[in-house]
Amino acid sequence: MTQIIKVQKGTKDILPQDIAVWHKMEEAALEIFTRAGYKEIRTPIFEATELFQRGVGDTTDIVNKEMYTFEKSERSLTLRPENTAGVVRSYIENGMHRLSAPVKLWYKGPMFRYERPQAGRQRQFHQVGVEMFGIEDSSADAEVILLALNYLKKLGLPNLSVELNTLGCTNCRKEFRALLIETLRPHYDKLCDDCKARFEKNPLRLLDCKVDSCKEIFALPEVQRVIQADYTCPGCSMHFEQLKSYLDNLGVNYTVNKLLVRGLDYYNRTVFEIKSENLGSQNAVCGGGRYDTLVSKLGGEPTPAIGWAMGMERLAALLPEIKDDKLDIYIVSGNKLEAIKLAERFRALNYNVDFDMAGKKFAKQLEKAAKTAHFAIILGEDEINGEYLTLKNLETAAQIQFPLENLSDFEARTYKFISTNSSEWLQSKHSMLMSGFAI
RNA sequence: GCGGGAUUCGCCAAGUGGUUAAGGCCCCGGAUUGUGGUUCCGGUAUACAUGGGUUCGAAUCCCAUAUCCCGCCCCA
Repeated sequence: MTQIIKVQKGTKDILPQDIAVWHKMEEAALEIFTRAGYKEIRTPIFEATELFQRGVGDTTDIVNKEMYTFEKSERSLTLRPENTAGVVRSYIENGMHRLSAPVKLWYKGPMFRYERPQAGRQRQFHQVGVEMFGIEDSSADAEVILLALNYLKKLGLPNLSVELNTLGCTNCRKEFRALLIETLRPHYDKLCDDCKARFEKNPLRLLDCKVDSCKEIFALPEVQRVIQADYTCPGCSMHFEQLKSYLDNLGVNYTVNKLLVRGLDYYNRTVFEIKSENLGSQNAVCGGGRYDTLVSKLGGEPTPAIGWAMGMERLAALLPEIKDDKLDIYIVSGNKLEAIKLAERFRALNYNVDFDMAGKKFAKQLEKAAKTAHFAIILGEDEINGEYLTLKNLETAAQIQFPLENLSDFEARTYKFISTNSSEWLQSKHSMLMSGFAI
């Protein structure tokens, strides 16, 4: 037998029985973001490799070891590992800086990172996210965080914790950076390879290195003194204080986590995460922050910006399973042509309708109807000859007949029957008799 | 990249060295050729992850590989 081809490591099929929760997340995104003035943008799944090297940062794990990169016609292309860089590219390329600020965009779609899969982490996963361009004031930070919480609330996940920190700006970090490099330089030889590589380019990232020998160095008193010092400049401190004030006044609960340093190079000032206790070790459901220098770094006009992304698989893991919706109507008939014609007529009236194509016997068709639909329409020889249909309520087993010629008032005239349950059946039967139908 | 656990039909699952590898669900059919969801009967499927090894004999013991799960790292 021919070898079957399996789904690739770290990727998953989203099967029909699981799709409802995805529709829910997507519909909630469209509704909540649209209501807040955000427009959806869809950018390509692959971009120039250089976009991510310059955008996400070439000292990050994402760029260094997690990208799916390939060559085509002497171009280096990469499957997007995240979508902020792509959205910023599109913002610049399409001259969106000329639109009146703020420009508010949202997106959803698959992302790709070559990592070891585990709970809450796949190689192809999905993110939904927002980006806001053009506002430096911390009201933008507050609105964006509030938007994330509103989205989670819409999904029925209101009890998640918000963690907040500020990274300062390039100016106020300059001094700290220089000081840190000088303090660590005597210990350079003892650092791990990752830290050595980041030493000049991005020394701040050394601080959350988990290698024991590095941690020992960072624990030295002279190093700790530098780390613990508050280095944020007055402008950045003010920005952070204002954000906290906005959040306090908006009734948003949060905790400040000084150790929250995100692994993407483009962040400055505000960074935040939203976490759940129910996700195991990959507990961040949402991560984001401000990236005021990214637009200019990618060749655009200097434009302040802020955004976040949520992992949709992680969201889905927190949401209850949703049962498949049943069909409205399953047509039971031995005559496929008449069944198709009738299905088409009911579909045009916005009913979800299916019928048997497998040529099953009457009893088997009805069995299938009972499993998959709320109502059966029986369209056998008697009905076709008599030009009527038999509508059967599959919960109550009650049946009525209805003329085939004109379905336009079907819903109005069968409303009582359709909405009834068995205890109301007598009443509905009475009203059916009054409106002239045979029972 | 580094640790730990797991893998028996589409799904769940018994079996821990000895004839043809239980059972349940799902699916299909019959009893009942125009009235279902209950019941009874029957059917389908190269199911012991893959490749080696030990043994008279392996789903069962050993080794390797793959995949999944749980951590580390990192991130959503």
